[in-house]
Amino acid sequence: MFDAVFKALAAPTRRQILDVLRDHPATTSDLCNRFPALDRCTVMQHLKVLADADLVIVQRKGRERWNHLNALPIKRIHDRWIGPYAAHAAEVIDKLDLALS
Amino acid sequence: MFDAVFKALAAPTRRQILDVLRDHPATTSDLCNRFPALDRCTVMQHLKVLADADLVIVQRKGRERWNHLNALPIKRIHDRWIGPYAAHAAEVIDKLDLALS
DNA sequence: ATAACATGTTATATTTATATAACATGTCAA
DNA sequence: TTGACATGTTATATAAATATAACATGTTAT
Repeated sequence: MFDAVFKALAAPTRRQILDVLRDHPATTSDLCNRFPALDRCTVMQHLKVLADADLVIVQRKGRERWNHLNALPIKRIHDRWIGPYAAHAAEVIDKLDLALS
Repeated sequence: MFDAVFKALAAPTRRQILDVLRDHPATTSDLCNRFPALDRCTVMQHLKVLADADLVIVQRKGRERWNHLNALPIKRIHDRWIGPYAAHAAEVIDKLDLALS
């Protein structure tokens, strides 16, 4: 269910792309300028992975392709997946506190 | 910084292992019984990735190896990484509400 | 002591992800 | 309309993740 999103977030380059898009949408060549170490094809492949995970929404405008961040899948993981783990961490810390007192 | 954790969470099998460990610690053979489709070596490799990301803490007891969940790295991602994205999602929704009213 | 058990180690096959190269299409602006 | 630009497509090389196999060590219970 969250698999595509987790996989998309696994690569540091893709998280960096999301960081850039959080500030404002960007065209693909904007992104290529931001990541001069990467080939344009590499950037596009990463964008495809992000778009497949619905983390990036693409809007074509003339000859430009505007890439927009969609943070909802991340919020969804936050709401439905992380909760129980955060609770587990809190529980362990509580037990530790209790043991120390 | 969070890279090892994100990478560790990327594989569905590893997330399933964490789900099991959230209920209670388990020995490696417990886990192998829970995942009969996987070879024991595969389970151990996944545990190594999880342990390297500090998501699993290993405690040796005699001939058994007890694997404990450590949810703190997940809580850390929650606290320091997800926040800005959740804010972005909320902001977009607010703008949408405003546009509709 | 010894057989069954639980785990550890090393090597390797298979699959998947990452990064480029080469070429193609569509768009804008002078 | 034509040259520069932005993007798309297909193929391929390289690196990394995933899954097993074969063998080894240490531990427990009888």
